[in-house]
Amino acid sequence: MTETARGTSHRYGTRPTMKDVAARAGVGLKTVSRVVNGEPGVTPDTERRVQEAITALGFRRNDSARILRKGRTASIGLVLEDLADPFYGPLSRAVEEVARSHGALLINGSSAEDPAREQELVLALCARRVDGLVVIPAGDDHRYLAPEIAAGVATVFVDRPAGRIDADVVLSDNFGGAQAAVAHLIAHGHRRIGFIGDQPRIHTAKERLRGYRTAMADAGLPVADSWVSLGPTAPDRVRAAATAMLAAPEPVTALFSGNNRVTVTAVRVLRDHPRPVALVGFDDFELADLVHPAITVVAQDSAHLGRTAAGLLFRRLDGIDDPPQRLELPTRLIPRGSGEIGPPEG
Amino acid sequence: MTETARGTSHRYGTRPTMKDVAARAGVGLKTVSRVVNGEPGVTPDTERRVQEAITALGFRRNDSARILRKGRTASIGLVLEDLADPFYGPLSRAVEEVARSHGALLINGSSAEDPAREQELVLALCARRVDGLVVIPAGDDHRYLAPEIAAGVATVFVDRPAGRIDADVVLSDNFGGAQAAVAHLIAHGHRRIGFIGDQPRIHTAKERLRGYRTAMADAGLPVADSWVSLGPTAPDRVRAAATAMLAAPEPVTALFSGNNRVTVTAVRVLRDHPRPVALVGFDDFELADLVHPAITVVAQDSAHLGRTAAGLLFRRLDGIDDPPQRLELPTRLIPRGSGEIGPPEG
DNA sequence: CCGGGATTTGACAACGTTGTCTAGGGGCTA
DNA sequence: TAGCCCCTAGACAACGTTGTCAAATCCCGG
Repeated sequence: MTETARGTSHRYGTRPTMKDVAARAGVGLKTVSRVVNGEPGVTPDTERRVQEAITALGFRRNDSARILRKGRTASIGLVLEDLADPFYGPLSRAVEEVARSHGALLINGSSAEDPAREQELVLALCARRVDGLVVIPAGDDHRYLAPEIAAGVATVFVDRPAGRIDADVVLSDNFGGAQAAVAHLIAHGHRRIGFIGDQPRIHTAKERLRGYRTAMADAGLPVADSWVSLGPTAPDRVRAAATAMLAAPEPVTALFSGNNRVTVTAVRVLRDHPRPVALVGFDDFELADLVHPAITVVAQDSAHLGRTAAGLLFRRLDGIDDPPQRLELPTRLIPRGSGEIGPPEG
Repeated sequence: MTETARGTSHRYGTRPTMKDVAARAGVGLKTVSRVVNGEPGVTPDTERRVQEAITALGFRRNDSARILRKGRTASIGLVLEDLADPFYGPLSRAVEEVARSHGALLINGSSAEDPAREQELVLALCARRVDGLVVIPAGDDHRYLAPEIAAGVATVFVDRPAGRIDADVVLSDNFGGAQAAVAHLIAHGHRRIGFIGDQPRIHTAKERLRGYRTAMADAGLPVADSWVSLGPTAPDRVRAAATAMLAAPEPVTALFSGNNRVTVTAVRVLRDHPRPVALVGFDDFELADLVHPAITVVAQDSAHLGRTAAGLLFRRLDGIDDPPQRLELPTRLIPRGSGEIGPPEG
């Protein structure tokens, strides 16, 4: 470490503390603290001297120490699958806005859909003593969180419920949305409808599958095994699944895609397909109205999910202590054309 | 605070400390510290006793205290415009991945393009003593950061340069990309080309405008005042600007849109326009290949920007101390059709 | 000019951890 | 068996802040 001054009279890499400010202003440590925090009981003159010392030294309060002393970090953690996913961006932003309005910062982590990584992140955040957690779970066993919750870390799960633990959760109506989507296709005359969804261990995928099956059953329609394909949302897998369904001897005449990533790939496959095939996708996405045909979707408002979850979290932090809640937000079917295509032979 | 035990033998909201663990295990405080941190010099037998006490009490190290003691927070801050913007999601994720590979967490904040809010966020992060900062500046004066940088907060600016301060910066080749985009339109026969961009105080908007003007000048083409419109990217504003350019007595026959938000609105306007109008957009976006016509874009790799910036940041944190760098990443023109439309009369 | 209450100020401990330093015990060598 | 060294273990201070409390100072009316 060099002794060279750099802008201030302090060693590079060493920040002045309240003690330094106090010495320079010729006052006590606590007085500096009072000035910094705008506490009452300081003469205008003293305050001015302290302020001068603060600017002269470039002092900035060390919040690490403050946090240690006060026991509150004024920060919350958000663990989600992938910040780069257009579904989670708005959710994340919404959580951030709520946090901001409560004076808290947001620490963010992507689990990459890996339960081990989720746990690692969550526990790292707990070690930082975040005041609360918003978690989009990747795993399905959250018992590891029980001691943390018991110790006072408010936790709200979003988009998918917690596993093997009783906690607040905010969900979309995945079942109802899927059911509506498939009913919509059935109403337009389809009888052979394929479903391409996410990995079956993911709650939303299961619920949407259930909605699909229920809608089919309600209409008295059978579901062939080959019409359902669950797995990773990687384009290759989805493309293969869609192609297979379309090439079968009794091909599906409509597709229900289980999330935005699947939908995008499905649109690409259908564009290159000779026959028109109807499509309804779960999740809205930008430009869904501009592709041809415009894509009919079941929209869920991810920002709303985030806002609701964060709101619930801060209610908890304010000490509201009712039993864990389960909130379910409605979805909305937005007909745009791709779902209104009838089956080939009428 | 209730005295009721909840899962452990501790008061709700009070976490056990190393002292508690030490007492329970019948060892000294420092021994617990050693076990927790995997330091050598502990008998297997002692270690086992400590581990037992840790599990029994549900102890988790308090990183706030650790941070205070060690002086490093193992976290970096990222301040950007809007986490919900599809351009920043991947950037953010890339920064996070690099941080993760260095064992650091990411604290995230959206400035909403408001300089005051940017400063507020940045200084809050400095108060938390983040080890480093990645900033997508909203303002154009960052002298307020000088004391922080001098005090050792590594800082890298991304997407736009810092104002009135000498610091590392990672940019896209906005000028070159814009120039290529407009040259592409000119090569397809256009002479009256409109430019709709972001607010002129934003660096990228200025650079793209400069690229536009240069390309026009290089081709010996005049630029009418009414062909250039800079301002907020709100759909209404963009729609009005585009409509005006298309309705003028000598209407533009092609549009160059200054970023992805502008492009999306432009596509909507052009879809409803009677004559075909060419379009090239700055920034690639999902489904750009699926709308009709497919949108020709100048792509910049936002994840690459993020990765590069974070990489540079951690080089700084590792003590590399060369003078501030300015890195410029190339952009790529992706012709897809919308830019290849010729002007109406040949 | 003095008593008394209000106001300003500072000394000190505490938050929970880690770095330093020293004590004690065990094993090895001469 | 004495002497040495190494290894384990713990006492203690320190990180920079805030809460508590007591001391010092001020202002006012009598």
